[in-house]
Amino acid sequence: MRVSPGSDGLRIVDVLLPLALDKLYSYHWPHKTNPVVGDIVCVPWGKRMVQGVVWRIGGDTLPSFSLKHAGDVHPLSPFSELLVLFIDWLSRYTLTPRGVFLKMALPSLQHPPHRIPLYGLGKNTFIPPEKSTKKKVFACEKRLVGYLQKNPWGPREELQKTCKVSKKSFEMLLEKKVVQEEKERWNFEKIPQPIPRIPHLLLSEAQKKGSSLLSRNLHGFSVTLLEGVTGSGKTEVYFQAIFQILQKNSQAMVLLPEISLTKEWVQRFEKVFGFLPYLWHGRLSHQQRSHTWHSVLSGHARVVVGARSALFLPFPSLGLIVVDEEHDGSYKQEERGIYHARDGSVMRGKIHNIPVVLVSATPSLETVWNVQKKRYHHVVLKTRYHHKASLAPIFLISPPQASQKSLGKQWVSSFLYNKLREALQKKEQGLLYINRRGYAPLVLCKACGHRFLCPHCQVWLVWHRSIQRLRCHHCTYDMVLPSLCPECQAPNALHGCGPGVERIVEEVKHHLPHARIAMVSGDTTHHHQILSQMKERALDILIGTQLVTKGHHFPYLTCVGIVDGDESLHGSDLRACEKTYQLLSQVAGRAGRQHHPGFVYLQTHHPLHPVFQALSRGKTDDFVCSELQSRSQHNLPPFYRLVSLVISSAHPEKGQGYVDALAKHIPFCGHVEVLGPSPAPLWRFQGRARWRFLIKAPRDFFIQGWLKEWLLQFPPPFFIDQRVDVDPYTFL
DNA sequence: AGCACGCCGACT
DNA sequence: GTCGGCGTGCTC
Repeated sequence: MRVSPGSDGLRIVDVLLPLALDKLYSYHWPHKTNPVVGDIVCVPWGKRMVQGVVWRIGGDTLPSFSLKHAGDVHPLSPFSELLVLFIDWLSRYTLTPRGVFLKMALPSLQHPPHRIPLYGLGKNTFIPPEKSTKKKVFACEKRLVGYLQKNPWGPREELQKTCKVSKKSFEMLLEKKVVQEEKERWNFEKIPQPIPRIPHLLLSEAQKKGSSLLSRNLHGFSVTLLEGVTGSGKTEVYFQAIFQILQKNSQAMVLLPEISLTKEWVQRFEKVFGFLPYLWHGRLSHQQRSHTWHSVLSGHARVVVGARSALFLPFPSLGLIVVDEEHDGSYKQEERGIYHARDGSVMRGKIHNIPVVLVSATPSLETVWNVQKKRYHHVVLKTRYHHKASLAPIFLISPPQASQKSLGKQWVSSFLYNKLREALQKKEQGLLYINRRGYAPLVLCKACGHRFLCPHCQVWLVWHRSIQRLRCHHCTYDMVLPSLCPECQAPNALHGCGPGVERIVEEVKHHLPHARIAMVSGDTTHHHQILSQMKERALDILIGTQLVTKGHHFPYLTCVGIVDGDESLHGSDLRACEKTYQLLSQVAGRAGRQHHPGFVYLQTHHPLHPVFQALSRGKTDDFVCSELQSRSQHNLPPFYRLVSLVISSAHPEKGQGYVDALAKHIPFCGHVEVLGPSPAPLWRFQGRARWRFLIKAPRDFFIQGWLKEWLLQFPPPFFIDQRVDVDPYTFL
């Protein structure tokens, strides 16, 4: 497949570098073997050597300047041309330089060879060959192998020079020790097939039916939504699909939204397949990361389970992508390289011509809409795996009355306390959910009305009572709670408004003094221990934030209370209703997963709101219908495409000037509607002033082209940060 | 991302 | 008169 040299014998390659650049750089190809798209090469760049990837074979026209020579090539497999196509597509779609995504696909480059022990081996480690004895050569060999294991495709010519080994003996060493070993290690064909042990089953009738439906869509590209209530055993159903893909000698990739979920998932996987999947997420050590990455590239890794960044792994023979908890917001990466891993998965599947399975109990509206439009297949599991366990009914209850609140400062209603007591009497457990960290989300002075705001972000500071500090939840700002009001010096006038988890814990301790209570939130540690205590019934009541909602199975939990169902409905988020629905369904799904029926009590001021009506009646379809209708009326996603353009600057006046210039030159286009510029909802963030444009266009209009044309006229000066977010999920 | 070039403030 | 701060432009 290697391209033969041009008629003049000149070979030129265009290389993409893993830096925040979109540009390709051209080099002469001095090697005997011909270059291939995807070859990983070291190239001289400025004063340094950098690793990059051959992005295309150039050479049609010679540039006016003289080209440098490409350096060493990764001795083994180049990565697949399909990944090149995928990165090209994703960067066009997200308006992000290609190098940003290449960096995610080449994680071992976090320690580029010019930094790693190229010299760190010690300049005198290698003995000049003329003086060497056999023993010394052996030591030399050992060092070399050690180096190459750490850094398998480092710049070898330089290594050889630095080590003062003659070229011949260097090559001998390489050939003898390393290449052989590596070839064996990396040879895809020779790797023994793991033998999956699927206990057929253990599968319920519904699961069997689901997996046979799913298996029909496993040839070529397709997208299937696998939908099923919590506890219906969706995981085992897509395990069957993975099994089929493994039989075809292909690789499978499973995305999970959070690392905390992987442990349980891996255990389940091993139980079924009898071997461990490879892991991929941001918190791997450099070594683990490098190991998984190489195993993927060599084909050794048959199944990889990972967070969103696994999307960029260099699979040579990818056969299936599964996106579990498809609706989860954490699939959207919000920093340096903004992309949505679910949408990216669908496109990667399309490019590889392989099936994609989206899995969820509460699928996103985008996905549901695609099912309705017959673009995606749909497989539904309607019943829970343990047939005795039915979904817990949700009751809407009113929060404590205002008078009750001012007297006793109560946030959980007496009705809910009674239900909790009943559960505890039956030796069952309770869960209270409130998605707010800290003790109180706002502190104000009763004397003068002073509110504590973050000086960098201008948002309320949250009172963390256990440590007596005020903290900003958007940045790291943190201060001691003063005893006097800083504005009017009034003593004892500072007052915490509204509840957070800490406050609920305090209240529950007061009302149910004999209950064993624990709290889990973003500020607490050893969650794992607390959650297993809960599973083993060493606790009576668990109080927590979002952290407790995902993936955990508490067999004796029967009473779930949602302290403030309304909280996530507020705000400027167009998906607020959808998110509330998904979040609360997930919380509700914690109850009654085994033999004891569960009940969910939801405190709300708006019992007639469509979200709560749908939740309490179990009518997901009604909610989806009304929400889709309202999105369509307002020209919102999934019917329209949004782009958010946020400009920020540490110099408000200079920033304003830039924003005004942008606003004056919005190119006219009948399809595009531009809202703004207006101060962004978080108008001061980490000490920077922020403005936002919101751009709306029909989905079939290539908004990226239009945007590029506009923004290229205004390259941001250094004091301006420009952030383009195609399909935004957060509206800060 | 780095690295050097270049243009203004506090010093031997 | 220089040393050095970092703004800014380039890397095949």
